[in-house]
Amino acid sequence: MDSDRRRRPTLDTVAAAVGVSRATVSNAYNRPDQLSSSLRERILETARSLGYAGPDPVARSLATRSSAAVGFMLPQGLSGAFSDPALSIVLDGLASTVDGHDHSLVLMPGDATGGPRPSIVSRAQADVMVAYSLPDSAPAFDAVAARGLPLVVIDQPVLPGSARVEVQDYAGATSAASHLLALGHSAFGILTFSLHPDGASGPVTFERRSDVPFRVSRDRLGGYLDTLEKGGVQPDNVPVWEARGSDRELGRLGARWLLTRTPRPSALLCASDQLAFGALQAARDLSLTVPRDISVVGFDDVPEATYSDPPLTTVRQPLADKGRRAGELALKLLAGGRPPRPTRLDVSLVERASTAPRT
Amino acid sequence: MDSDRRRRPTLDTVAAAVGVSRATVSNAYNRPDQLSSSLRERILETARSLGYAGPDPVARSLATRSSAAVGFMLPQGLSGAFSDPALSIVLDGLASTVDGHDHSLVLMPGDATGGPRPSIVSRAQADVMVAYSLPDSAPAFDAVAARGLPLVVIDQPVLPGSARVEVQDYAGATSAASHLLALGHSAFGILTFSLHPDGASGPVTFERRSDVPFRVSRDRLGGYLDTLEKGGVQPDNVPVWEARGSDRELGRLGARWLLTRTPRPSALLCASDQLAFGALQAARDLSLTVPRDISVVGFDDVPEATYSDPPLTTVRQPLADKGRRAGELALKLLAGGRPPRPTRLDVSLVERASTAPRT
DNA sequence: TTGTAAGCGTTATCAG
DNA sequence: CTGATAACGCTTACAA
Repeated sequence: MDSDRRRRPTLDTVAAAVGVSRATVSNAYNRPDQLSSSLRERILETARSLGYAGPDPVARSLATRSSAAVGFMLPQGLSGAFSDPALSIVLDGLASTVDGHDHSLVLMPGDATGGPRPSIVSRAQADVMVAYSLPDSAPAFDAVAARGLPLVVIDQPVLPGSARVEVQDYAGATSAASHLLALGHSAFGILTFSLHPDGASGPVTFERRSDVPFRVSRDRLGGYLDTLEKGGVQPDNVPVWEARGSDRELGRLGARWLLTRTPRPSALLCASDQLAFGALQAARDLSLTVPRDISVVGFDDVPEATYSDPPLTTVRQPLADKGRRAGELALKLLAGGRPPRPTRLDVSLVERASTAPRT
Repeated sequence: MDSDRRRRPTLDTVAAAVGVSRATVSNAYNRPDQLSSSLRERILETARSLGYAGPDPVARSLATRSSAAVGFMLPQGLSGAFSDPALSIVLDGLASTVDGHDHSLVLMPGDATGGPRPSIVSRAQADVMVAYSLPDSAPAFDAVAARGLPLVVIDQPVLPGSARVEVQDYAGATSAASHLLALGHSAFGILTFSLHPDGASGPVTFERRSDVPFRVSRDRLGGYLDTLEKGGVQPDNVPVWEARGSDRELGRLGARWLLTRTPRPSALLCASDQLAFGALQAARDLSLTVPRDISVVGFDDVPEATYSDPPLTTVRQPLADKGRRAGELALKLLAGGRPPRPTRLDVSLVERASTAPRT
């Protein structure tokens, strides 16, 4: 059962074998310039033959008070989260940034509370945390604060002392809605992802529209609704469907509902491209032609938006930059920097072929 | 710059404040039964007021020689990896399993070598590693071995001392190809993902078909080709396209090429559902109707296969189980267990509407 | 260029 | 139920 429990070699083992002190062996790994290269070679060689794989990461972390890892907190489980390519792109930007600095990434999936459990956060070996689109009052935030860890927040509002990177969601939503209004549309439907972290899907009741803890959902939905209202469309008359995630199939489901209302919307505003792709699908299912019969606009501008059928009119946000920027901020906080003023990334409407004047 | 550098409280700080020994405070957190609940309450209360967030994870790890984390090694960067929902599902199964045991997940993205850099692996704070579909001789494996960490391998062949979970890829591919043969097809095209970790995309030359280091690609491609040959189809006459990832758009690209060969294939064998969805798209682009003009079969059976247009005939593999099983194995190795005999998960052909008899 | 010694914050063993 | 004391494996002044 512990046949391989024969003690693994340590710095001391190697030091003893070579006949030098432990500090010297440590230097061989961490400060090559502190010893003759011949000695260093000899040390490394001996280490290899002893089966010593280099300084133990945990012990090193304890001594340096740094674990060289950034924690990434998600609002939900992995499979839900990754059904949206937007997250993958952000995470990739983040990963490549921290990876380039020899830091690793600790993933903390969320549960029904809309974020990782506090116990997970308290025990995570990371020296900076990145929160991705967590709901406003996720318990995970308290755990981070209790540990005094630096925090960078993506897509969430002010949290004292944290660094932030955010996107002009409200403005983006506004431009999308204005675009449709300018095309002459007056019957709308809105497809949004989670408003509350309870995993509900369905038509959105009026109460559910208030106190939305997900800032992104709040801003996009608010931007759509406010703009429509300014354009003379009664928000109460706009059907809204909430999907439990940003997922194509969920979008298809919701869009089917929206497109079977009476009167039928001539334009659909979607909170993400994935949802919009689902809407495209739903339209096909109902033998409606986009954009002739109905216009669809998305949000994000993921790569597929260029290739979809038809190519999607959408609000572009710089996803990879978002991740990279979050990575840089994390690294900066790690280096002892103060949180700089929030990075606000721009969005812009990209007009493709899924929208057309109302006929 | 270090205004918050005022030393964080430690076990000793709390112990002193309460007037007990450090061990007692430790017990308050780790062995509630070892002290009176009133004392425990008092300790926890004081800790809270002192801003002590509980035992430091790193120090705890050093003392217990366990970091309560499992490392997950990927063959490529995150964005590439996550464009395939199959990975998300596997990872979710893994995450929920280890999460349930209060372990966290350390992600190690790969680079051009087809796996994470050895330096990353050497320093990762994890006490068991899971390799996901790495190429046969990834340098990452050496790093794992050097550290003497237990290893569980998903979708890769024998590595001495490691636990394995794998899927009957060859058999699955065989059944897919047989199905098409039985339908009377004789002109085929094959769409595969990476054969070699060099990120190349394009028609597959003959040399490239040998010494394929990715077992999954090797088995699926081999299963297709061998079966076709047994069915009387000359493998040399079967065009094969290699996509650099399992991604819908890359599949569309490859399928476009395959579908414009002369003679045009009447059936496409795809190494994954994502690739197959791309093929469906490509067929539409070329005004071909599936399955009337061409039959398409995928591999994986991701949820979307049920809903695609048309629903996809594909080889089902139990993705979530794969992840869960890997998680259980990791936990078992962690507990000191010996690697059990490999878990082999079954596959089965699911016939939907993307295949039809040759007309 | 190399060695000494003092931490880093815990857990664990074993008396009391 | 509580408390010394010894690990855990390493980094890092500082001294030689």
